[in-house]
Amino acid sequence: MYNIRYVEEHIEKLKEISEKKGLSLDFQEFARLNEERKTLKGEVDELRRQKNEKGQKVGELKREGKDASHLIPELERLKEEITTKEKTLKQIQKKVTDFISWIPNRIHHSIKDEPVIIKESTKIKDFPFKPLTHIELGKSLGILDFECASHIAGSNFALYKGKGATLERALINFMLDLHMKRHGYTEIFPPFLVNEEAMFSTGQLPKMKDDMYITERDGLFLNPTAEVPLTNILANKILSMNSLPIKYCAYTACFRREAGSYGKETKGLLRIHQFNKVELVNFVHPEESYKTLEILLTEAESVLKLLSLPYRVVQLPLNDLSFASAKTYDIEVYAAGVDRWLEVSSVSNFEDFQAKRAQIRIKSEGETKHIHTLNASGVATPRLLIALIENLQTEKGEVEIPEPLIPYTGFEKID
RNA sequence: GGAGGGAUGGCUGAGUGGCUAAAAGCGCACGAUUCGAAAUCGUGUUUCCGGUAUUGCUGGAACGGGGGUUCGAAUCCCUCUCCCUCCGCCA
Repeated sequence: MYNIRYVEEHIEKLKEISEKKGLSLDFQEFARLNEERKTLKGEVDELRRQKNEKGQKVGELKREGKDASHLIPELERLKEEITTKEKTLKQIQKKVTDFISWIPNRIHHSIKDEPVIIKESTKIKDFPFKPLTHIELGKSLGILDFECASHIAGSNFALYKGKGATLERALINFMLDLHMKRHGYTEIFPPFLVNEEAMFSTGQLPKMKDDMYITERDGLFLNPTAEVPLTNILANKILSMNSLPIKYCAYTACFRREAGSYGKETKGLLRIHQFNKVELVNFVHPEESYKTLEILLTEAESVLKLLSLPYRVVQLPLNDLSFASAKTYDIEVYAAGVDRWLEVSSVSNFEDFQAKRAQIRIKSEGETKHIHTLNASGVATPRLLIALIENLQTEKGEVEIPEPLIPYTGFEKID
């Protein structure tokens, strides 16, 4: 969320960023409204000044035991005029701040027009047979039942069963332990439902509203990512310099309507309305954030490394960059059955964008300033599970559980 | 769901109608002292908006959110949110 004066002084620059991120915002209209706002603000302030001055006089006269009634009509008139003008001013002010809330975050200078593959891990292993998809394996092994899920909830929901459900749970616990014990995260178990303010702070609102599930009675949002509750833990706080960095990780179920997506992109576990994800959020000093971004990337990557899954890291191009992000790496895992690279993690630096919306600050050398926030999926399970069962399937149609996961599953293969 | 108590600056906490942007303490910043530090002393220390000008002056607004009473509200009334206590219900 930009400061109004900053917007006023950087219209061209912000217009350019908005366009690059695919938003056509009417900055001319903004400039017009803002001028109107300033004029009206001046008028209202002047009327208030007069009113305060006269009101004070009434007080003085009354204290001296004198009559002040001759001043009242003028005060009534001023009051009325202020009320009217202020109502208009408030409307304009709201329009202006609404407009500003739609301006996306700035873009880091390293961002290119095309995706850049930063690194590619182990090569994809050759199968001596045609690997099956997770949908086929899920059915034959009895561990995934999409038909059943759609009867209970609707299309594009998943139901995990037996060893499938256990494997899902094992993955979550494995990842949480990894980040907590090896990467120094504080584990959090937050609410899955969040309020509108929280959604606004992290930048999901206003832009992504159509993609959210909202509860009817209370107007609460089903969180689309643990980034929302985690980042909001520190909303409206002023932190001391030495409390940074703060690293929170959490598992939550994530809920997304995925409005507008359909077809084979959504088959099986590829894109579902409810999924599980372990999320990492970092709160850092502004000067540290790009260094932290690289660390976060390696922390997220380590999940795939430990499970020996083939993956690559892509630096997102301009037109894929999200509303709130200044720079993002995607981690994609290869899945042999569907023969595709699947996004399992987004690693982003939001710089001070979310911190400004959420008012997360530090006091440093007597001055308060906004910190930087970053997050990474560490990682999302549906596609991780796809990669796992598709890449580790045997010719007999069984799935071998990788070594580090066995203590969590309690079994070595799914058959 | 019912009854009561509460929400004030980075923190603790005073303040029941104008003299309060807000006491006091803590913290923090700068300076003095010191070889240096601690202690001590001094000064400063909320944010946003407008005007003017530039590191200042000036006007307005904000004491959980919204509304009301009043010439005038941190202070009185209503309402919402959150926290605490008690009762009820419940996994």
